Parts: sequence; structure tokens; C-alpha cells
Amino acid sequence: MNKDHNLAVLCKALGHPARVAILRHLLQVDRCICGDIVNILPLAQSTVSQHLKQLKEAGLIRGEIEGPCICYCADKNRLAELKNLITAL
Amino acid sequence: MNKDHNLAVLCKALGHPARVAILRHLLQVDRCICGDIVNILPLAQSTVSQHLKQLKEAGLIRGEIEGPCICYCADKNRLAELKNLITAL
DNA sequence: CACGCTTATCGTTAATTTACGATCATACTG
DNA sequence: CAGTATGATCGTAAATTAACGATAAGCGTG
Repeated sequence: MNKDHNLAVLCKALGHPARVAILRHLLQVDRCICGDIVNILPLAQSTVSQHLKQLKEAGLIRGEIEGPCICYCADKNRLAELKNLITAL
Repeated sequence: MNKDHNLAVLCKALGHPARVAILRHLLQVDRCICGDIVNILPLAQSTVSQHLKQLKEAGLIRGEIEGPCICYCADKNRLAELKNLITAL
């Protein structure tokens, strides 16, 4: 509802280099990925999982269960929303 | 240097509603302001000062001494940089 | 059903953030 | 020079975040 808060939530989610890297990677690969991210980043699996959770809570990514692993992908609409909010500042 | 880090720094600075509000206000008023921000926000002067410091450290605003008070204004170039970094994601 | 793989969650610790009041520094005003 | 206004900084407490290892939960495979 509140614009400031909405933008702050989105920005906060991207306020950590690891989460920026995760989002960028998901956008590049387009098709989602699961444990690959753990391999890319120099972080423990549980830490990556927490970052994913934060990105998910901000709506920037989505995760779908696909067999044994969970497939993540970026939500481009939400990213566009961020873009718009910043542009509209 | 590092893109992810640069974007994270900018986003982190806007990762709090108060700082979004400050930046928005500075952009609206164009000409800078000092203690006005304290009046607008429901926060103590020292807290506002800290938020201003964080925005300044991220390069999103600048402060110039003007007589007794300090005059803040948004750095539109830096804001454009943020816009570009997000667009380039 | 037992095992292995994948990912989430729990518990914990260290570090950072947020917020405040109090104090300090600086610059005008009388 | 004394007083006032403005805003930064200090010290502190509470809350949140970041990171890890350990554990749990869900799904296939044999």
C-alpha cells in the first residue's frame, strides 16, 4: 500500500551483494535453478536458503517444487515494479 | 567496482522507509532542506541525522553548509546510476 | 521400506541496524 | 562575549541480520 514502504521492502531485499548475485543469476539463466546457486556463491547451503527466502518474501523470485528439487525463477513483474518505483521517485 | 556490491550499497541505503521518504522529499523540494525533515518524519533529530548520513555515504544525497544550517539535496546522477543498474539486471 | 538427494528450518553466535537522549561543535544574533 | 539555533556525534539498549552447522522434511530410486 504505502509506496515508501513497498520500495523499501524491495530495496532491502537487494541490499546484500549475495542477493543481487542470486537475482542476476536467475535472470541470466532464465530457467530456474536450485542448488546451483550454492555452488556459485561462497556461502553455506543454509545461508543461501535464507537469502532465497528473503528474495521470495519480497516477491522478487518464486520457487516451484519440481520433483526432488525446487526450481527458482525471477519474477520479472515485480522487478519491473521496482524499476518503476525508482523511476517515479 | 563490483556491480553487485555497488547495487547492494545503493539498495541498502533505500532499504528503510524513512530513507525513501527523505530522498523523495528532497527530490520534490529540489532545493535542499535541513531540520524540515525532522518535522516531517516521526523520528528524533539524531535518528534523522543518522539516516541522512547513510544516504550521504551511499552517494544518494549531498549536504552543503549554508550558514547555520546544512542544506541537503539529492544527487540525481547517483539516482540515475541506481536506475541503470536495476535496468541492466 | 530404506537410502540418498535436495532444500527448508532450527538453534546459536557475532555483527549490524535502529532508535533515543545527551552532549558537542559551529555559526549567527543581540 | 553570552545566548540560541542547527545539526553531528556519542553512548546505549533493543531488535534485526548474517552466517554456520545440525537436523528435519519431501521426493525418487533401488
